[in-house]
Amino acid sequence: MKIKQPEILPDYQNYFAPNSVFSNLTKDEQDILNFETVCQIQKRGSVIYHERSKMNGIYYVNKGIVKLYKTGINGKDKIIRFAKEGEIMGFRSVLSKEPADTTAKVIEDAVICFINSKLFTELIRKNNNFSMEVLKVSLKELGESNKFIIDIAQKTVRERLAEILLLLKNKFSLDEQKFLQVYLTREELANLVGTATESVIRLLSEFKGDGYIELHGRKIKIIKVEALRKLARI
Amino acid sequence: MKIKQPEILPDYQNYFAPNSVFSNLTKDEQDILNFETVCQIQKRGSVIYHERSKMNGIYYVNKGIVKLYKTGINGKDKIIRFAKEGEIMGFRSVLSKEPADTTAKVIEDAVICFINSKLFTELIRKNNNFSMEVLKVSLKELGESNKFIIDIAQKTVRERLAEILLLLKNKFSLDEQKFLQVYLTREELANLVGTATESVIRLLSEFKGDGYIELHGRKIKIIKVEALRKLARI
DNA sequence: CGTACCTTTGAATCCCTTCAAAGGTGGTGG
DNA sequence: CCACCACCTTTGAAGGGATTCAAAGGTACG
Repeated sequence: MKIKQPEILPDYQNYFAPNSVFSNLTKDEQDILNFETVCQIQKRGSVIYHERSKMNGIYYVNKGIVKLYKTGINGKDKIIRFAKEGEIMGFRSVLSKEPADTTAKVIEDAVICFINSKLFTELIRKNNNFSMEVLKVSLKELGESNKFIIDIAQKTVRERLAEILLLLKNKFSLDEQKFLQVYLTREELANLVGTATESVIRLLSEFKGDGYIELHGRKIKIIKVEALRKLARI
Repeated sequence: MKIKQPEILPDYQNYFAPNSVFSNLTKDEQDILNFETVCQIQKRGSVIYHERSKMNGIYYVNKGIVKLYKTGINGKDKIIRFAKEGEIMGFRSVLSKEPADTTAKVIEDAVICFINSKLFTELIRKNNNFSMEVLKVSLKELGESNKFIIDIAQKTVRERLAEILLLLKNKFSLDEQKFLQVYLTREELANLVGTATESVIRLLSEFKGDGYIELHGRKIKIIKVEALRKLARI
């Protein structure tokens, strides 16, 4: 495991979480993986790869949060998903040998690890358990994307925002004070819901008025989960 | 290969198209597959499986066209994709051991083949080339779903309808008279675009007025591809 | 401590949906 | 073979949710 500049990371035996797709590689494979993997600290705002760029490998999020988004017509972004600790990014492009279809940008200071295409595809080809794991990840994403399609096609912005708040709660949890453990700008929230920033602002303020949430800058406190669930029509 | 009632099919050596995911199974595996597979003729309107139902296997489209859709809030459907000759359906649910997340309904008289879960997962586990093929199919679908998410989030209904017409052209081709080789009701088109039936009708009529298409009942003639492409902002 | 970026609010506009009602089409059974 | 019924298509009109533009206030960070 090599650590690239600008910052040196402690020398771990294994950078990969026990619940990651890499967990059921053989001992030998894990050794090779750890040896070949290069990790790097990247701060908020740092871009890991750009939409339409050629991918030479996949990325593993050892720590932090990354947003994966597509840029649309007038430069407006749509966040497709988040990758947090333990998740991989870019495997779709690598395996289908296509350019990246999203941009990956750090939104919470992260440690990002790079695994080159050759090694990744070799592991997939040689280890059936591993390729099954990757298949499962892609099927999970597919299920989530399809779910979102019908939401955005049929629900109002209000319903979608309520649902997104609950999804964020599930993915990133609340702290003991019920604050959402991910801090997004209003614009990022809008890019997640698929609406205009102003709409998000108005609706958040409405939710707050109804006592469903509290707002402290970018920190959102989720107060009435059931009410939000009802509003989201889940 | 057993053929179930109500209709008997000719006794083929192999029901699976050369370009299907099954094409690079070993000879032995193909024999087992053909022996275990049960095919059945199903007419337009016939439902192959319902959303939320438990799946005991996957389905292969030997012939015909199937729509895969999710039903939303007020009973309104959203077509997620079509499956035509050579494509498989239901593998997401089988592999992730979850209920079906779409309903599969025949829209052009079809021959549908059933492959039980045990056999399918066994093939995946044993044959790495095969699991790689299935992985690729799921990655392709994932790419398409993500593409559609940004479209529906950012494009107008007019733009999306133009784009859908071009997608249908790519998937189902035009005949020598430039007629789209798939016949959808206005409602199905709306469920594909993600809009109201009336909106599709009004826009189709507008496209016709602009000389981009011709309408003969459900048959749509695509005249000005470039104009549609421009309209769709592709 | 200034500047760049983010957040908020107001107002106008519009694209799209919804409801309603009439006309058309196709397929099935007598 | 034709009639009937269910379903599909079309058009009009009204209403509303959401976007866009504009402008002011707030916040964070070098």
